Amino acid sequence: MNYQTPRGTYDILPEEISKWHDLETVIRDTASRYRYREIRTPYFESTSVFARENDSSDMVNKEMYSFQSGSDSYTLRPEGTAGVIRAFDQHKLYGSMELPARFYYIGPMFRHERPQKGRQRQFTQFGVENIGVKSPEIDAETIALGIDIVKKLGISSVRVCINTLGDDASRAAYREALRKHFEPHLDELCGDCHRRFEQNPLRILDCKVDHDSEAVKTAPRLSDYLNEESRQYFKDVLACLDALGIPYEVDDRLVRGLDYYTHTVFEVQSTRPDSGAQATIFAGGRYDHLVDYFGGPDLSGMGFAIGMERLIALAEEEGHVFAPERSTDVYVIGLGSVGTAVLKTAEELRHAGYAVEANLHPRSLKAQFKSADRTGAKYVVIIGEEELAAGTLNVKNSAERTQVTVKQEELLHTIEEWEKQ
RNA sequence: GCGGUCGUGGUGAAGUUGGUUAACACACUGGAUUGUGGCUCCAGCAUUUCGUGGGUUCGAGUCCCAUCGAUCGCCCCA
Repeated sequence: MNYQTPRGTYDILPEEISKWHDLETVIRDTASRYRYREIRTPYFESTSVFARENDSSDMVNKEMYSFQSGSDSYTLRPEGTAGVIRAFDQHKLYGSMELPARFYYIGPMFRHERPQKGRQRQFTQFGVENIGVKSPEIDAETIALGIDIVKKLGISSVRVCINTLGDDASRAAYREALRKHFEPHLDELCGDCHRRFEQNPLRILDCKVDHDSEAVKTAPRLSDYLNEESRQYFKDVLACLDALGIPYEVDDRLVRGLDYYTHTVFEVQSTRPDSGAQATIFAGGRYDHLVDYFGGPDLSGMGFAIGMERLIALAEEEGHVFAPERSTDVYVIGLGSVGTAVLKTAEELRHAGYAVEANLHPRSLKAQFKSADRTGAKYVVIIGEEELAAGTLNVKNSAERTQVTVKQEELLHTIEEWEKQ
């Protein structure tokens, strides 16, 4: 029997975990400076939390890990926003939190897709959601937060694509226009687009299969159906980005994968040629009706999600060096019959704050020193039978290769002195 | 979900038109050197074994089929 991780999943081994710790620190620090607070929601929810009516996205329609438990259907979360909004409403946080309520999350998401570089079935997202205030300034600030993190990781080859979907009235008018336009061309479109035609005709526009078809090319433009209010809102968002010095490209084909978006939508992509087919680093937008959908008041929200695996891969491709994990300060060696002296000495040093490894089984001196080498310990404490009897021990500075014999009670002091140099 | 490429020890890998003992290097373990490591030298280290399961053959790591996984492109998306 051959045991291995399921397709599209992977282990993060100790060798690589320091990257994740470092990245999480950068993320938490940045989120905190924007005054976002962490929220942790379950990894699975009732299927109905994700499978909302009229959602045409592949993610919801064919990529969810759902399972039955008794008569209930649950789904491993494919994205973070729905759970956050559900929690916001469930705990009536609109009554107790200052608005906009700002949340962030870090954790695994699950989608049943064909794995590829930058696309796995269990992957990690960092996301933010702010709820309760709708303004161009907030939209711009949200994008700025994501850009901040990307910049801190030394990722410079990025493109910000942005668009507006307008408000309900604009979208309703546009949707009608699209239906009218595509109806006579239905047989020219792909199967997915037939579903989109029913559920959300806007998504036909960014369909890759039908991208070059005449029907798509001649489709009416959303910008022609935006009412004055939506148009002005978008202009203001762009002005805010200009003020923050964030370059962007307006892409009126950008409609995003989830159907709950309204007004601002954006996508930040890597422009590196080696980033593969999965170039999107983070993406999100504004949603006017999600809070209300889950039973809360009529509040608008805005957020985005970053794919952390992609972030790490890109940072490394651009030469970013993540902070290494803590190394060993002291290695304790025992020679001959020294009883529990090694064990006890190591504990004392740890309680004093040092990272200590100790040789806890009998082996040759050479093997012990080799082991000490491999850990990269700055100091080696050698406890020998004779010294132990005399109440002393040896301390060696690995780099200097100098060794002194000190009284047991002076060990800490000696190492502290060396540390100061 | 569709198409292409790939899969040999702990690691990087060699392996000729199928032919007998699966190179080489690194790492690791032991010894030279049983109380002082990083250099050097010596030895060991895949053995019903070449992702897994079948098949062809006198003979398969090499050929065929299936399957699992990785990877690239499509689709989708973070």
